[in-house]
Amino acid sequence: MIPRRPRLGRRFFDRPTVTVARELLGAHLGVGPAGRRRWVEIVECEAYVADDPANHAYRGMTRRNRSMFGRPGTLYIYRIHRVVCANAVTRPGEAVLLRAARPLGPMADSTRGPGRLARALGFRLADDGTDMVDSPTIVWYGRREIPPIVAGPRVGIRRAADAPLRWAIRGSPWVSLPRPPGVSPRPTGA
DNA sequence: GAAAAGATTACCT
DNA sequence: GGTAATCTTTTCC
Repeated sequence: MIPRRPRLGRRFFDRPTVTVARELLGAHLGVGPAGRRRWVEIVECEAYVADDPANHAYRGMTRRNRSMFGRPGTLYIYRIHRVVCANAVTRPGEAVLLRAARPLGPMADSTRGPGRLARALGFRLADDGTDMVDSPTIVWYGRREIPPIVAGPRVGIRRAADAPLRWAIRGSPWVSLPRPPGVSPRPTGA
C-alpha cells in the first residue's frame, strides 16, 4: 500500500536547514492556480546556513534578503544576472536553494538549473516573500519514499566553496551541471 | 553617487 | 574549455 503524500506545513520547514534540504529531494512542488498548476519533483538543492559566507544573509538583513527572515516556508526569490532563483526559507536567515527538478505532467520548459527551474515554474521577483505554507498558488507535498542521495560542494560560489551542502537524487538525469559524483547520466553502478 | 559583484545561462572556439 | 549578457543589490567612497 502506497502511503499518501503529506502536505508540507510550517513544522516541516521549521527544522535545521540541512534536514529540510535533504528531505525536499523527492518532494512535489505545484505552482500556479488550481487547474493550471505546474508540478515538479525536486531532485537537487543546496543549503545556505548560519555563519555561512556564501549565504545572502551572512551580513544580516538587507533589502534583498529580507524574506529570508520571514516565517519558515517563505519563498525567497532573488535575481542573478538575468534570471531569478527560488529558495524555501527554513529558519531566520537560512534557506534551501531549489536547483533542479523532474517535470511532472505537461511541462515543456527545462527544469535543470536554478534559473531555468524558477522560470519553468513561473516564479517572478514579485513572488518573493510569499508564504508557501498558506498559499492558494504554491503547494508542497512530501516524498513517499526516501530516495538515494549524493552530496557535493555547492555550485557557483566563491566563499565556502568546499562545504558539502549540495544534495541530489543519485542517478537522476534531471540534476544540473556540474554533476556531483554518482549522478552521471549513465550511473556506473548500484 | 559611482562602482563592483554576483547562489546563472547561452553561446563561442 | 572560455566569456559575454544584463540588471539589481550591495558596498565603497
